[in-house]
Amino acid sequence: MSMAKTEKSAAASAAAPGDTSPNGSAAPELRYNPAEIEARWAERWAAQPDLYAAEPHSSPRPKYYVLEMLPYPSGVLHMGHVRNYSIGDALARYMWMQGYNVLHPMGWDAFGLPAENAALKNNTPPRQWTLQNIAAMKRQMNRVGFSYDWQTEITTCLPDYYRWNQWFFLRMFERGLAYRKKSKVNWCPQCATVLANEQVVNGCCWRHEEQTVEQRDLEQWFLRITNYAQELLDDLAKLEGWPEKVRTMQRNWIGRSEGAEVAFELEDWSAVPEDEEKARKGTAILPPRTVAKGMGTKIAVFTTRIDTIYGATSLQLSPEHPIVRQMCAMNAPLEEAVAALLEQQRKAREAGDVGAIEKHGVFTGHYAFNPFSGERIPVWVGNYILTDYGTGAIMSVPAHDERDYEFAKKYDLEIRVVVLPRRPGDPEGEPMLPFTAEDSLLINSGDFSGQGCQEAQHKMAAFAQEHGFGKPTVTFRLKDWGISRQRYWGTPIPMLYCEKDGIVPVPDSELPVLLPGNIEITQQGGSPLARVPDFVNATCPKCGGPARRETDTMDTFVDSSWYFYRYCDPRNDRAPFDSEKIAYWFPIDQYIGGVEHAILHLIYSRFWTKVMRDLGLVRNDEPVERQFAQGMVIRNGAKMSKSKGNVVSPDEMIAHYGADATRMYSLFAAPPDRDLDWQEDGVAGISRFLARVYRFLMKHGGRGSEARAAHGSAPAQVSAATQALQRKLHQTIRKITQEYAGRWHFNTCIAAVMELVNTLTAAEPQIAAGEVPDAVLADVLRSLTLLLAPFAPYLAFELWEHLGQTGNLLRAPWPKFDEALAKEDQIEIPVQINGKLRAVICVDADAGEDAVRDSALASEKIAAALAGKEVVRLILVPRKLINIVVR
RNA sequence: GCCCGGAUGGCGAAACUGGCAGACGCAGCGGACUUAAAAUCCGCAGAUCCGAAAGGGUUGUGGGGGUUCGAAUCCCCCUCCGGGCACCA
Repeated sequence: MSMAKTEKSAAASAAAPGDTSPNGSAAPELRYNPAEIEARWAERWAAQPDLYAAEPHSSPRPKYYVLEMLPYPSGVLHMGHVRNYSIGDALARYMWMQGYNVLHPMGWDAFGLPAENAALKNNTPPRQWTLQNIAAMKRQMNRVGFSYDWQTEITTCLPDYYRWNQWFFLRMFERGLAYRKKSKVNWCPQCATVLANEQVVNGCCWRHEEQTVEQRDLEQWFLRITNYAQELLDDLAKLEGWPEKVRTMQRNWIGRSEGAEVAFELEDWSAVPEDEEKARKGTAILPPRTVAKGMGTKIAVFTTRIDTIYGATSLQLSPEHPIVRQMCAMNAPLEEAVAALLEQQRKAREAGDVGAIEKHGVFTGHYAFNPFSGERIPVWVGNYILTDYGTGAIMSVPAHDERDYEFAKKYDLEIRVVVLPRRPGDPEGEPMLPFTAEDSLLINSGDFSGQGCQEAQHKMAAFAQEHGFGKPTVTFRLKDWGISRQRYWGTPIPMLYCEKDGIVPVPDSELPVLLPGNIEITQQGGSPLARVPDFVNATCPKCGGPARRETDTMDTFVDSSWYFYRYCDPRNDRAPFDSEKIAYWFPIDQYIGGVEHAILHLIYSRFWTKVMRDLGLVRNDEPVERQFAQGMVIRNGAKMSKSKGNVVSPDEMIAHYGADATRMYSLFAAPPDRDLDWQEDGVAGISRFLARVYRFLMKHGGRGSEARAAHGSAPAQVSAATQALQRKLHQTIRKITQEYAGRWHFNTCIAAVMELVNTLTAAEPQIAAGEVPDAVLADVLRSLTLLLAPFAPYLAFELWEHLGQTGNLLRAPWPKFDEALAKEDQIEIPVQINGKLRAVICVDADAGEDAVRDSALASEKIAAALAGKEVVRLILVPRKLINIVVR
């Protein structure tokens, strides 16, 4: 039989993947047909529900919990999902092969607004719409071949999940961690609901980028995340396996500021305001401690620069400060002016640039006393003073704060320097105001003059505390988490309102509070549940009288704050989970998702874990050991979106090139933490590569498998081709194994596999000539299949079987590399003269320095280049290079 | 304004600790096979200059300076792009 001829005709007839043109002369065994292979394996995998199941927590294997962020079931898988899950899947498969007991679950973040919008649009009930989408996306995920254990699947919109949201809420309520208060809330008219601070982006709704968020006063439920602000901040230091970027973002979000609170006493209410012009300048120093003139009303300010308090020349209050309200009540012109300031604030917020608001203010006509100096200073209202940070009031120190300086210039307020406007050692000169640096000395500051700023900060705060008008304090930017949503498709908040007993929690025995099924979704504002009498009308568990149910539902971020615990015990109907199972699986070893969740989801999750720990449910302080933020998938330089028309559908890619090529390209095109520019030609390239591998194994795999029995009895004398092949194999295994342990640069792993295949195909003549022992060939092909398995599982399973392997590929041990076999025996050493490459010499890998030097100097090119030059110095870096410095 | 990233051929990228810049792939060019095309296989390939060629020179990692025998990599300054925060007192 003419082997060459067979090969030729087969190669000639190999069709492109997706090429549907009939080709009668095809040799089917040599043609890579991903559609056929993948369909066959998908069917086989589907028939094995335990294929990806984790072993119980009694397993002797070390555990590994790898998790990808659960998706919202929009109905279509997009490329970002494919990339995210391909990373997790490669890792899960690798860890299985490394012998770990792997938990690799998937679920659905299934509550949320789109279901209600879809209901309005298509007249489909949210539940039905959501469950249909889940089915569709699950089908797509299985088509890609992700290794999820569907037996642990969770769906947050089903009562067996959300009842535990309610249960947790009740536990928090019992501990005062859930409370109700009236507050100004962010309201999105399009969503017709409240948004958390975290969901407001540039003053607009996170879902409706064009929609300005309004402010409304509503009674809302809050979770006291601020109780954990300090711990959330402190524990960031422990999260060494998290991207620095994510930790920084959280640190900024928590926004801890150390400073002091100081109370300024208001001058007697009844004092007649002087005329405004005079008032502005009214900073005449009164005798110290003229508190007799005070009236007992105090205005607390928060400052990080108490050391500059002798330079305070006015107080600035937020337009919404309670005292301002009182002042306005007896002063109509002031009320009008304050209303104007409020309006400016509102407009700025709606324009999304609170930071750029033009500063305006108004003098209230009142004065307050500086508790340190006793000085009488005017009280103003400023539109740049935030209501909900600190105390909503500040002391204005124009000389040492940029904002205060700007304001004082505009309104001609006194600017008094109390910090030497230069550092020790700086040349004297005109002060550059405002001077905000803290590494200087106080002046004009009573007994504190001459002290360093930072020293004075501590001493002055302590002084204030001793004398009862202040104290050191810490302020956080983080605010409590408002979770009430005036929506239907969410977890009902398990609370009742009884006329007699007030706010009453639903007893545990009555959980879950079920979301009613038949409800008409309309565009009216307010909670849809309020329009369902059967839902609203309830009985008070305390008095048995009539009660009204809470009709708001929970923010969906509640659902995703603890879902990963439920995967460990998904069907438990007595508790959210068995704590022993959690103790085994937690913390999550590796969490993978988009950086867009760096703040919201990841901070809520950390908070929830700490609450659960304090409830005695879990022992871990943090949910996630290592976090990975993958880059976005973009195309033509922009994020994929319908409006830009640059969306690539995974379905189309898979139909054309196969799932293996699609997911492998998503790992090859860029390192996983960087943005990935999708180029379809690249997918075609991967597909070609897989076809090469397939063809090679179809041709030579059989021979290798027959020789398995002879494995280990390789001849003592190996050919150069054999040695080169083995060397490349072991270098590749080493490289890839190191990447998994380190940076996860799967792009270079795949490149390494390509190089291995290039080496293999280059050696094809020698292999065909029998110069490579079958045992070696079998080892190479077997290892190649294993290396490929995490990236292209369908093809790997197919090849595994073709190689005659009978064990489960998923649990086949990851190949081990042998340093001795990976070692090069000859290495190339670049030789530079004055840092410029002049020659490359080839030496024995273990040649001594003298031998290498001699060899370099003996090189013709080097000898020629050195002629007539004086060698000043010779640098030899073993195994790296030689640099000869000449004159 | 502040805090993170990033910038390397025509393109995606590689070079992990300062040591041959451009691995691997895409697109391209040349060749083999073919009646032809596709597919496949082999080869070339940063730019520029000299040379018929073999080969060689110069230059080159956003820009400018510096440290070093040697810099994509370290230091200083600047530009541009992406992201986060933003009157947080």
